Amino acid sequence: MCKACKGPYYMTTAIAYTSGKPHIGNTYEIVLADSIARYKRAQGYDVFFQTGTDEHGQKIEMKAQEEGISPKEYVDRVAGQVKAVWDLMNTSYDKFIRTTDEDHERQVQKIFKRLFDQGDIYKGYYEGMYCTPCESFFTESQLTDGRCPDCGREVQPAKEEAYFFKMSKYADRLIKHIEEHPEFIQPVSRKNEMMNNFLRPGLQDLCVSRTSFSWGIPVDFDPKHVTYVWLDALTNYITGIGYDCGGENGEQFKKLWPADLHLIGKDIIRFHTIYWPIFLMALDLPLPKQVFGHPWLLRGEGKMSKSKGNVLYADTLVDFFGVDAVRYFVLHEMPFDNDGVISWELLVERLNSDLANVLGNLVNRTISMSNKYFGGTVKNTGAADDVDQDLKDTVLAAVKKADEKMEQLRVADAISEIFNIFRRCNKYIDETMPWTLAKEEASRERLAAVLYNLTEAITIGASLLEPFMPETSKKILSQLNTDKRELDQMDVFGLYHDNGKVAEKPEILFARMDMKEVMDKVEAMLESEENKPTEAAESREAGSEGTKPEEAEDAEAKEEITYDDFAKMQFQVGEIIACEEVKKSRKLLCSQVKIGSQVRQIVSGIKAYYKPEEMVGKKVMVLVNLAPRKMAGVMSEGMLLCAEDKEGNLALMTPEKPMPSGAEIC
RNA sequence: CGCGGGGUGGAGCAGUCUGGAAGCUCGUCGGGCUCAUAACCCGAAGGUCGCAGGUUCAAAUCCUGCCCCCGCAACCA
Repeated sequence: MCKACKGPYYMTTAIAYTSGKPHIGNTYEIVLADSIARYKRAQGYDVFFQTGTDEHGQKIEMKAQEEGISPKEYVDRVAGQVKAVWDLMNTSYDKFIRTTDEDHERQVQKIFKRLFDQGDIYKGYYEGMYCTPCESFFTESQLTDGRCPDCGREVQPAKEEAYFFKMSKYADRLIKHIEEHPEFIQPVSRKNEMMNNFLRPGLQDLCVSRTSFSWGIPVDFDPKHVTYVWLDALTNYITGIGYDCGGENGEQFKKLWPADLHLIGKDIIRFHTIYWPIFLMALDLPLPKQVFGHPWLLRGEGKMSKSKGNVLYADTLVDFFGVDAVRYFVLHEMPFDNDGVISWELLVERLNSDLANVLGNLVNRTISMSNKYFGGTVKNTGAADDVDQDLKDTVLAAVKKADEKMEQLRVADAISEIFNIFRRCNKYIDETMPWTLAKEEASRERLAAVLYNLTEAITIGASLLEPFMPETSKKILSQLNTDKRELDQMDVFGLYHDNGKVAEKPEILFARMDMKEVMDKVEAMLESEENKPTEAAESREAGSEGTKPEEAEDAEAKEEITYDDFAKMQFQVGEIIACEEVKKSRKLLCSQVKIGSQVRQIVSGIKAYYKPEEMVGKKVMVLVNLAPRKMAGVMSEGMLLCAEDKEGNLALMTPEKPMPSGAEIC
């Protein structure tokens, strides 16, 4: 197909934050983007599809530190995982940018300098309530009961030197742009949200540098600052294609900018439709044509009790169902502007009913009949009947409808239109009853025509499927021994070559799966995962019995306190009378603790070290007068005290002689 | 008043912007067919469209109030 016919089409996904392996929700975005990219290519656009990773920030610095490796080592590993998942999903991105790429970093520094020089960025102070242990700033509204939302400790008003971007300067221009370009923000419902909540009330200046951590792109003229998040991340869309702040833009940039589509999650619409356009205005660059904030893929409430709280990963799902089935599921199950649901049950259901029954079985039975009745040869005898017309109409209409849906980025709907072809084909088989035609020599011509029509319809359907399920599309076409039909040839029914020969034996495209078997497998998998930390705890217990020499450890010294400080804390002996896992959490156990005459519910992060049943009956040391706090949705009224070593191993504190529940510890 | 999403036959959703006969897929029940992966085709049952008011000739759809779920955030107390 002529590459330049329709001109360039530049599209991007958000870059994935490298704080951990991407889950199925993140994976959805790249698959969605891929299906759009492939469709645009099929339409004849010269597509450039960019994705990548966002690799700076405090969180990554901390994670790396926890693991005792450098931030760069950490992000190298995670970026590799991200790329591996993207590749596993068979996505056809053209460029994978990393914000740690040298040329990106250099451009960000230049951009920062230029915006500072022209007065859009100024130095000021970031003011707020500061929690020293957490090293974090919070606004008044973020505090819980006037305390740090993270650790519950007191916060102090503080200020930190920081650079700010003057957002308000460009607000009017942006408002005008958004109003004049209704297609800019998709879905449209998001537009009002942006206008009413942020633009109209007046934009606050955006903090674009931090001094509280160092894993970031340094501000070259003030090196104790690093560039903060958005100026670093958003600019990937231009640096990735050869933007040069000094005016020496690459050919690719000249060809591709402005982008045709930024595909992002709905949570970051604000940054892409307000801050990003304003940065671009400041750089005197045109704005992207469209920003689409897709909804989220959420876990269903699913009855799989044990799995609740566990995240689904693409590679796990692919192991069970295969790449195209997972692609089909996420694309089909995700509506245009509402969140979609994913669960094992739904996956099995879709696989069985849509992929195995409707599509797979159709291909199978059609090829079987061609072999059975005509030795695999598909002849266009032209013996027409009235019922043929409806089949042809349905097929050709589906092509158009799918195209309209794709134009609106309604990918799920486009897929449904394509599947209508296959559904219609199944019906057509029942209407024409080839097995009856086969009994009479006189209806042989007609029988051939029926199979030809089916083969042709499936060829078109399979070709349309390529952007969404590339492997399946290829498999079907190869079994029909034909090439992919191009979009611009799909206004005609009947191009399948006369006397074409289909595969001798149809290959099963999607095998049906037994729901119960799948669920059993899932349970087994989850259990083995859950047992890992417990096993580790057991081996630790075993190992602690004298085999290893104990090493002494020093703890970091805290400031000296008075007796009064100490006396504020009330410790008592508590007896654990019941204990269970907190379902939604990875680390938490919820215990009922008898302290004297009362019973308290206390949540502790010790799931990896104690099983609920072994907790019961233990006498433990409890900090009783700690303010209650909700964790993972469960209220906790106190704290069980543990000793903790350098590796984070925990041991509950218990009285060394029998003591009654409620006994005070002092 | 943290932000956001949602409540439509048993399940998952569309329809709500631009009021005008309640639709799709799955499941259930009944029937058909046998080319095919126990699949495919036809038919049926099943809904006070969360609740209560209001506007209207007409409300799932617009307005007001309320109830309930969920996501984000938070998970070493």
